[in-house]
Amino acid sequence: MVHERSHSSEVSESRSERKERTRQALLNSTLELLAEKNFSNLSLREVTRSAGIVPTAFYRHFGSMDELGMSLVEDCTRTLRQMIREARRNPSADPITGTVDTLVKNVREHAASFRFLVRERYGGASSVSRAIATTLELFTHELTIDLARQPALSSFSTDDLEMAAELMVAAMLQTIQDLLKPDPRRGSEDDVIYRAVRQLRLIVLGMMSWKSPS
Amino acid sequence: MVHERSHSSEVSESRSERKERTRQALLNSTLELLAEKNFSNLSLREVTRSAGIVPTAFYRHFGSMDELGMSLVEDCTRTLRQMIREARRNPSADPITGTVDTLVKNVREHAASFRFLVRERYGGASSVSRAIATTLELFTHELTIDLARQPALSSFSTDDLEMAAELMVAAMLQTIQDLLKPDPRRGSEDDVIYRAVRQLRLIVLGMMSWKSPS
DNA sequence: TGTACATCAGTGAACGCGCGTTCACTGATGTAC
DNA sequence: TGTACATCAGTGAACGCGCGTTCACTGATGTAC
Repeated sequence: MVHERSHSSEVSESRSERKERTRQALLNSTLELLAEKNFSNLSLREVTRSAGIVPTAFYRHFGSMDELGMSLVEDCTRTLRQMIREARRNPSADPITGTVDTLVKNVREHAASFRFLVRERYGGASSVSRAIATTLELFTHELTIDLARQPALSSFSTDDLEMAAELMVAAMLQTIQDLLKPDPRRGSEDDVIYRAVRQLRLIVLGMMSWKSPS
Repeated sequence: MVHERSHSSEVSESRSERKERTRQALLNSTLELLAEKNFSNLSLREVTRSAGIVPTAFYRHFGSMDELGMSLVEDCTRTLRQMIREARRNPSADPITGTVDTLVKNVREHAASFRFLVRERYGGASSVSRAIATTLELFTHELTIDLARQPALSSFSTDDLEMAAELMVAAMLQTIQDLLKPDPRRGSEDDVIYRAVRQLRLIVLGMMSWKSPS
């Protein structure tokens, strides 16, 4: 970090603005580095190198790599929660294609965040994976509530609705994985989207018959 | 490793038997250590320490930790393939509860192996996660074939059958996760099993209505 | 307004540590005669 | 059968390296008067 006075026409940042910018650089660098490797394999020195500061300056922003990890989880789960809210806010004519569209759009826009969530969901530190699990439970819970509102599903017990919501979330998580890793064996992006839509439709069809074939 | 002549009534092992025993000790130690952390965070020295040999002796068995990792993947995916064969071999009256029972039994018996597969499926090295993905594709493929044999599903395209098989595999993977990590929020083992059965039933119900409500 | 002092993000040298890997070795096991 | 030699799993010292963390520091920014 060069300490220079405002040059040309720029207005100089305040100290706290500079600090915040460095903090964001650390978080962004970490997220980029996570495309290549695990969070737990990432060293403090790699992160600071990539962010353009000296290793010791790291401690001006985070007490440890774990602390940075928790901030990252917070940011990424916020992204996920925003997506959930976005999906709920726009009830389209066809809720299934609407939901999948929102999913695809958000995964495209925040690929690194979703990659982080998916990667660290299991492999990572327990605090990180617990935080991710909690947000996914929130997702399932919201979805359960949405399902409960459907008049056609009034015969469902809460437990059964939750079970179905979990299945939907599992399908969407698989879709996120497929969107993130362009694997020729898993087909093109269009294939992935089409598969996701059919899987959700299949689940909905199953729910229509659930306990109802009197 | 103490080099001692056969003592008491034991018959001394041959050199190759000793070597194989050490190799297995390395693999087993690694699998145990993986309950605590990632494979990529595991050091060669930790593994040899836990197996009771000196670090340099490691190279008598594997060229690198990566090579040991691939052996581990081979062993664990073999376990998974055996489970698949076991499930296919015993077609019970109710295929769903039969499959879930086989799954639960195998996860109980080979918990460390399944934990490894689940943990390294994404977080890990690309060679490891690719090998796991391939075995899971095999699983899906076998299941697709089983579904294709059902007369009731004759109207399904191969693509649709595969889509449904993937959904079933996703549900079973989620079940494996839940069985491995006893999370009070996810309910008791019985709850997990009951949920898995209902999810598979829901999918089957969906398939019954698929394209058929003429 | 200018001056004197406090704050604090970032610096750079230094540290001890566990790591992967090399190397020459040891001594029990295996083999040829 | 016994003897002489080869094999090779495991040893232990040593190496250079990147790591996290400490410390005293610098100098621009912020604040009080």
